[in-house]
Amino acid sequence: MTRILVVEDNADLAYGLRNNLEIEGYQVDVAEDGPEGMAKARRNPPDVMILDLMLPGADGFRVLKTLRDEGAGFPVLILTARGEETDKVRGLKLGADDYVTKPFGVLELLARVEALLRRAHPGGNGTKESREVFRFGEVEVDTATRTVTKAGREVTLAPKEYDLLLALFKRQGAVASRIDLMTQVWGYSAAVLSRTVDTHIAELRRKLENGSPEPKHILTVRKIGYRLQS
Amino acid sequence: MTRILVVEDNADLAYGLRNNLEIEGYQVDVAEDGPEGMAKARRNPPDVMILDLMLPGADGFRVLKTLRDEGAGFPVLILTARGEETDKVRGLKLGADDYVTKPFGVLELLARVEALLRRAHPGGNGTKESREVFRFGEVEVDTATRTVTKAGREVTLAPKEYDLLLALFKRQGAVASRIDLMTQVWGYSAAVLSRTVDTHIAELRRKLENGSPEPKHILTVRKIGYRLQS
DNA sequence: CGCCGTTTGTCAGGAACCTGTCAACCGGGG
DNA sequence: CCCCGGTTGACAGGTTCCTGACAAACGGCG
Repeated sequence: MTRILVVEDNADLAYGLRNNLEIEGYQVDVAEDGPEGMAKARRNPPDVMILDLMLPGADGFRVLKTLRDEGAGFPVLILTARGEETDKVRGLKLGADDYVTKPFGVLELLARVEALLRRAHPGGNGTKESREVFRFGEVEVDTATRTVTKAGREVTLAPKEYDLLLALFKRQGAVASRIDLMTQVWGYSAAVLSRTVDTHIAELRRKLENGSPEPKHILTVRKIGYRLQS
Repeated sequence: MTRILVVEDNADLAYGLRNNLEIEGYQVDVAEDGPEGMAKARRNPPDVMILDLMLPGADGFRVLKTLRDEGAGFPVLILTARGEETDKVRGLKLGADDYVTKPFGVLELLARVEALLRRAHPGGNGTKESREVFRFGEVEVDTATRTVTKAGREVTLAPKEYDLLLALFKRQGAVASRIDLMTQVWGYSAAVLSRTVDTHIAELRRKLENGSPEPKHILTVRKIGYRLQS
């Protein structure tokens, strides 16, 4: 089984990540600071390491550099704060393989992790199985290119909109509560009493259902949430 | 076996929860206040924790925060009073995974618990086995989509109507008293002197039995309540 | 068989609730 | 500086819920 080491001091975030990664079938280990992260990585090298650059004690840079100097070869995905351009650069120079800026959607992170794994283990059937196309009505979604078309014509979705659509699809038609959608698309500890989910749903309907007052595919389930009807 | 820890100071409610959860096949442990809840959660981490936010002594918030800070990863479902909007937000921000507002129907709670377990233990066949369909006469109920069809044609039920139908179904044909239905669907244990249950039954009959004066499936048991005949 | 108290069915109105929609705001990036 | 995506709260419209009053049905009993 694929193992992922998350080095993240924020307990909430770490919890959310573990949750979502485990749902995807990964075995997850969490370290709360730099030293612990290094120790765990040495004792039992993971397939992928997710590393927050802002850590108490030894910071993420040092962890990364030290491990690479020791010859650790697993791919490392770093988490940076928004706008810390230099962090990304420095991280990549020190041997990180990719980066995600906070705050980020879980689906985005998962996509990156999968990409890293595919790169690292090209032996299997890497790129092939990840090219998945699904459709409903006259809408077609290509997960490889993150492209959506309606009746053959391309529709541009904002990142959150795309992620939300994907989250709905993953339910295979079953209802998804707002909280489920929140944790899947937005990640951790999201307050669900705002109209955030609904607003994005409305946008999806506008773009994919002609804004019809009676959507045929993106359906409301009163008191619960939404579901996608193929 | 799946273990659930209920932290609830109201003895009646705690007893009711234990009862219902045990019927569903869970192993239940109850703590009557915050400290006891924390102790039990530490000694023996449950698969799901149900936590009342209004507790004597250390309140639920502190319990939740402390456990999360210690790295506890099990899903937590919080119980909040109606209208305490801020409680929900705070709870979710502290790492709760879902919330239910009091008063709540047992069925609703059970559904939430199952959802949490499904998220946490994706090992099995997550979404698949939850797709359950039952039928009686020409009516078909799909619990995954919360969809009801009669003779192939979709019938839209209001949330309470759907819940009530589900409660009847779970009795497997045995009678359910009005009080039973009340506590299962509405969460009130109060004596039933209003026509609430009857009204909803009438609506179900109208939608699913053509409003016939002689229902064939949703039957009245005089002096007791109702039962569902497949 | 008819009476009577009790139980259930039905109905309608208003309260409470939920979702769709919008406009304002915020922060980042060009 | 403006634009864009994302988020939020306010608001409106519609739905759903609940309740109490009344009618109908039932069952026991004289």
